[in-house]
Amino acid sequence: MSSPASASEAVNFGLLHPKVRRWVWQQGWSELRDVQDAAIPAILSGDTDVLIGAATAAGKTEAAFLPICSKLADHSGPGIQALYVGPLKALINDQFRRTEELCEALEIRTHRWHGDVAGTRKQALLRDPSGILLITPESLEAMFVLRGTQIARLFAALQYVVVDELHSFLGTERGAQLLSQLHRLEIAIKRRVPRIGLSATLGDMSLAADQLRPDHGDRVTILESAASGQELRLQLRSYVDERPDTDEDASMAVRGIADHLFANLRGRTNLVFANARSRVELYAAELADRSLANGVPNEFHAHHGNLAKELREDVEAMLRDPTKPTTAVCTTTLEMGIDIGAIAQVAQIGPPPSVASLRQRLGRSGRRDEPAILRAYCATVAIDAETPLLDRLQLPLVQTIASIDLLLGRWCEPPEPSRLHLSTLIQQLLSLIAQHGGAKPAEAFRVLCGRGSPFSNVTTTQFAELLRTLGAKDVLTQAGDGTLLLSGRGEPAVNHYTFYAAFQTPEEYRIVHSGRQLGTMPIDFPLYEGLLLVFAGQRWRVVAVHEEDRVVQLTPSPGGKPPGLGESSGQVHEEVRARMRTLLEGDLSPAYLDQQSRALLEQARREYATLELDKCPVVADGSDTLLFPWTGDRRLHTLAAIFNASQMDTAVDDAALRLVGTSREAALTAVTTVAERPAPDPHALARKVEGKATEKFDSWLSDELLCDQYVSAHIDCVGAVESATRLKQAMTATDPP
DNA sequence: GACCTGCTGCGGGTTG
Repeated sequence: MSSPASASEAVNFGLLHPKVRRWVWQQGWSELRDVQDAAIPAILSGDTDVLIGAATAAGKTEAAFLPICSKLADHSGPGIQALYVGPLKALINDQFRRTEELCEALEIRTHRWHGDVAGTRKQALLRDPSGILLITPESLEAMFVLRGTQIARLFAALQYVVVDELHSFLGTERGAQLLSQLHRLEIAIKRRVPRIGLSATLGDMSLAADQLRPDHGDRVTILESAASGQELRLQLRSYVDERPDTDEDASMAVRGIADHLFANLRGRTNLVFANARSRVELYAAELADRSLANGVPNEFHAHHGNLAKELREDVEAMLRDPTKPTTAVCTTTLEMGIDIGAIAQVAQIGPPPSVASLRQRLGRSGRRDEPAILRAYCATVAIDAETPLLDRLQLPLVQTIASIDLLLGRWCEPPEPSRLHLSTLIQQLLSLIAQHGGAKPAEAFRVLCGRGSPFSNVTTTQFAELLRTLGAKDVLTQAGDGTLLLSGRGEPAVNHYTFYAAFQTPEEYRIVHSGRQLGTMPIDFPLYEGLLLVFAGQRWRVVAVHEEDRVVQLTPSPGGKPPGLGESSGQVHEEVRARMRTLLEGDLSPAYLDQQSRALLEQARREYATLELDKCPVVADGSDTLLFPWTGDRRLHTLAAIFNASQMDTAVDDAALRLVGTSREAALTAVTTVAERPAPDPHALARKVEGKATEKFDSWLSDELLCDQYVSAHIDCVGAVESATRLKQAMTATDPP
C-alpha cells in the first residue's frame, strides 16, 4: 500500500534533502499531496513568498516544513533559521510535537515559546539561538519590548517565516500586529525574509496574498490544492415550535433537535457547533439529561471560552481518545486545527456565522477515506395570524441554506480588505519606542508606516495627529532633540504584561432600563442610539450610551420577534444575502432538505410572493416600513446611519432595514432622496455614531482619528447609495409616479 | 451584533 517508490515519483520529491526523503519513506506515505509537491521548488528557491491553500487534512504543515527542513539540513548555523507563528498555544504545542520528530532526524533544534513555556527554556534559546522557533504574536511582542536590542542578533540568520491559520489573522488587530512585527523584523536584519502562509479558508487567494506581503502581493506564489476534498454527506433538518412564547427552558424545537442528536451521534466522536455559549450549555444539558434518562454513560460535554481550562482540556483529551466515544458541544473554540483526532460527524445548529467558518468546521470531520458528515439544524416557530412579518420569511433557515449552497459551490468570504488599525499602530509605536529606548518621529513613521507595512495606508497627517494626541494625553513626550519617549501613561502601559496583546478583552457595560439594572454584558461592537438587541430574553432598542460610566440605557422595542430565535451573528456577507434572495424568488429545493425544511422554505416563498417582495422590496409592517436591499451588513448599517442622520428612526433588523414609525410613502421618498443625492460624507456619518472606541488603545485616539478608523471599518457610502439606487429602481418599476 | 485568541518577572513555597 505504502510504497516508497511512488513517493519518489512526485515531480519535485527528488529536490528534498536525502534525510528528509528518508523520513517521508519512514512515515509510509504512498505519495506527496499536490500542494506538498508544488511547494518544494517554491520554498527551496528562497526568493518568493508562498501562500498555501488546502483542506484541513491535506498536509499543509508538511508542505511548508519538508522543504524548509531540507534547506536547514544543509545550511544551518547559529541563530534562529525559521520562525513559525501560530494563533493558539495549543496549536503550537501540536506543531511542536509534529516538527520535532522530523527535525530530530535532521539534527535541527526546535523551540516553542509562549506563555506556558518555562522561563528556563526561554533563557536557553536566548543563550544559544538556533533552528526553528514556534511562537505566538504576543510572545514575539514581548521579545521586541523586553529584548529589543537583541532582536537583530537572534534573527540575523532567519531564512523563513511561516504563518499558520493565516485566515485567523487577516483583517484583525492581531493580524496588523503580526504583519507589523514581521516588517520590523526585516528592518532589524536589513533584508526580506520569505513568508509562507497556510490556510484552508481564504476565499480569495490573491486578496490574502496582498495582506501576507503588504504592497507586494504580486510577488507571492499561490499554491491551491486541486484536490476536491472528500465526499460530503449532508442533511438540513428543521424543528418547529407550536407555541412561540413558552417560558420553559427548552422549547419543543430544542428538544426535537436534542432527541435527533442523541439518537444519531452516540457511539462515535463528534462536534456540535451551537453558535452561542448559552446554546452550548442548553444543548449539552439536554443531551446529558437524555443519557441519564436512558441509563447510558453520558458522552456529551460542553466546550466554550468561559469554561475553566482544566474542564476544556478534559473534553479535548476525551475527543482524542479513540476508545471513548465523545461529542463536544462547542462554540468557535474547536473550530481551528488543534489535533483532536478523527471526528465522525459535525453538527451545526442555526445559521453558521459565515461560510468560511462552516467550511472550517466541516474540515474537522471525515478524515482519510471516510465521507464528511454535516448535520445542520434549524429551530423556528410555527406561523399563524399573529406572527411578525419578518419571521414569516424564515430568514435563519434561508440563510442556512444559502450558506450551505455557497459552501457546496466552493465559495467562502474573502478576507476583509485592509483597513486602518490605529489602535494597533499605537501599540506598535509604543513597542518600537521600548525596543530602542526612544524613536525619532520621522524614523518611526518610516519603520511603522512605510511600504510593506500593514500601516502603509496611514498618511503623514494622520500620523502627526496621532503623535499630537498621544502627547496631549501624556502617553508620549518629546526630548529636546525630538526623540519620542514614553511618559506618564505610556510607561506603565508598556511595562505591564497585558500590553503584548493587540486585541481588547471586552469591558462589561451595565444594562439599564428605566433606572433599573437588567445586568451586564460585554460590549465589543459599536453601540448607537436605535440599535436593536436582545437581552435577558427580551427585545430592546438602545436609547443612550454613557461611555464614561459604562452604562447602556434601553427601552422595549416594538414589533420584536420571540427572543432567542433567529439568532443572526457576525457580519453577513453580501454574497450570502444575494443567495438568500435568489432562494426566496426561486422554486427549486436542495436535495439535502428534510421534509420540514422543504415545507418551511415553500411557505416562506409564498409569504414573500404574497408581500410582493419580488416586485417591490419595500413593505409596510404595522406603523413601520421594512426595506430589503439584500446586501451585506456593512451596507445595511451605513444605510441605517444615513436615514438616522436625516431624522428617520432606522435600525438593521436581520436582513432588513426597519424604518420605525415611517409610512411606506415616506420610506419610498427617503430611498429616492438617498439614491439621487451624491453620496454623503462618511466622516459626518461617523461623527454621529456613539461608542466608536472598541479597540484596545482607541481611548488614546482623537475624535477625528476615531472617525477615520470607523469609516475604514464600518462605512460604505458609495455602496449604500448603490443599494438605494437599486431599491429605487425596483420601486419605480411597480409604483409609477 | 457571537465567539475567540494572549501575557513577564519575581517572590515564595515544595520537592528531589
